[in-house]
Amino acid sequence: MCSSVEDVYYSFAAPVTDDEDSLGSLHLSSSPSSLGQPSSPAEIQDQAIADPQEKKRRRSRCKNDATLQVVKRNRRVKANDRERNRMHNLNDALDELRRVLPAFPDDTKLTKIETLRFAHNYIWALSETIRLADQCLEKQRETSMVLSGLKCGADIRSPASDSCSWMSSASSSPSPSYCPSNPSSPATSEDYGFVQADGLYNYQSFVNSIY
DNA sequence: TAGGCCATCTGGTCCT
DNA sequence: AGGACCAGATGGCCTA
Repeated sequence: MCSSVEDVYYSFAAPVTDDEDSLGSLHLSSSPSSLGQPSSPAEIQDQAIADPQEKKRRRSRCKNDATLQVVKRNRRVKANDRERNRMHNLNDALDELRRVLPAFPDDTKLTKIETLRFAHNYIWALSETIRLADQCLEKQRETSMVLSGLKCGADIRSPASDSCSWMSSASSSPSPSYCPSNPSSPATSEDYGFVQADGLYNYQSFVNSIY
């Protein structure tokens, strides 16, 4: 057990990787003397103490510090691994999102921020399309009622309108913080400048293809 | 070569 | 205590 601790300590003390190097500098910055590690010639000389008990105490303290650092290092490595996986999952989700979005003609891969902005605008465009379709249906119904001589058209709600009312309300303000004033644009700030034009173009061509 | 994008590491904070 | 999440730092790669 003691030998394994020593092995770990020596392997840790040896300059191996950038990570361990940075960790070493990190620990140096956190007052190594307070950790009991000999960092100065005076402290190293302190180790040449005649008292065997004191010698023993110091040695075990060093081992404890070494194991502590190894434990910290292992925790860091595990945390790095988790963080890497987390970012990979995030990137996978972004790829999924890219796949369901309309592709650009030049087939260039959208960056992360472009993907998110375009998705936002695309959802808005689809919602707007549904809203316009609802309006169109409503008008057709009213027209047919007028033509047939009925007068209760105003009281009749279309099932489609009801079933999609959340969409209509959502589309009239799909994201209040983004689209408070201008219904022709899902975004108000220059944050959405890039996709705004493209989103609008896609929306209009989309609507044109329907009507 | 500057600037943009990205991956990774890292320490801090919050939550379970 | 350990994991998730976050933001800052850093370095590599690519493009105009």
